[in-house]
Amino acid sequence: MGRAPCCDKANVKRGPWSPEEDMVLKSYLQTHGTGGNWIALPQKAGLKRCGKSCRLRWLNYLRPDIKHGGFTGEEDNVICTLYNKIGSRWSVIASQLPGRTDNDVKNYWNTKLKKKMMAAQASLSAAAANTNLITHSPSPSPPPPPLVTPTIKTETYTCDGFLTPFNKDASASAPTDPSSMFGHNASFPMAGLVGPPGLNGSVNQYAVSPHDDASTASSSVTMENGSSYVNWSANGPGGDDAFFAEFGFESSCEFFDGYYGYPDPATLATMLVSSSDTKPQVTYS
DNA sequence: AAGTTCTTCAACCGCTCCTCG
DNA sequence: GCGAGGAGCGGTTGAAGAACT
Repeated sequence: MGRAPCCDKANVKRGPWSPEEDMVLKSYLQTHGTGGNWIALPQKAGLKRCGKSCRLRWLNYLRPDIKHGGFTGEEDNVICTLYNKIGSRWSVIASQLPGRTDNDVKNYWNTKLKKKMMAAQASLSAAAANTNLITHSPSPSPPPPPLVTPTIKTETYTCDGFLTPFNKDASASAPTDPSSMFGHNASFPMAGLVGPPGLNGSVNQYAVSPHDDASTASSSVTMENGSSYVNWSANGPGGDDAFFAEFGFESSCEFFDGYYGYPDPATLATMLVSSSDTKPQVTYS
């Protein structure tokens, strides 16, 4: 014997909600609240709907604080980071994104972000086969032509927003706000990233826009060995994922997922280099 | 212009979790 | 401690519109 259905399916309306139904539900909830019982709500409100359907409609669409429209790059990062950490616990992920629902996040992941990550994974496989400087995993197939051509240049730049190498503090707690990873960095040696022997390095990701929009973020990986100093960087939309893919990560999210142990911003601030410096830099042309 | 395929996302389904008697 | 029932969650579906041929 199966479980009793939550409502009489023969006498409830299904499918898309009409504007009139929306108005009735919204008006009822704003006046009376849920009363702690969604199952009984539709009857009280005069709706021929299942209580679960009413709940879903309210939570996913009618709630006043719902944010409709495209996801920002920063939200992408939060979703990727948390997905890598906890998997498809959409309600938990959505709770970190004000105004977003679990359904929204789930749909967005399934239709867009998942593909984006798969594309990044594909590109990393190709890229990993083509770099003899840094490799993540050996490729069984012959290396295809390089996707990017590194050129070495010497450039003077200030260290404003650029962090010096430091040692990861494994005892530090994870930031409560995942978006706060912007402006932070982490250092080698790091799991999953195999660098040239004898090199120490740092990784830095920061947003250049006033709104920490990851779509316009810059990322860089810096390695140094005495006087030798090499820097990889990526800028602009899509730059981050392709950039981290070069190092064997599916995305910047995957990278930072493993580095929630880095120090708090105040500690990082003390590590900022205040003076300008001149160092050889590798960029992608 | 018409037909087909792809993409998006609201909504449903069925399960587990939680609370209460 | 147990069972019933509601709440909440994640997977899946399908309609509608967009993009492509």
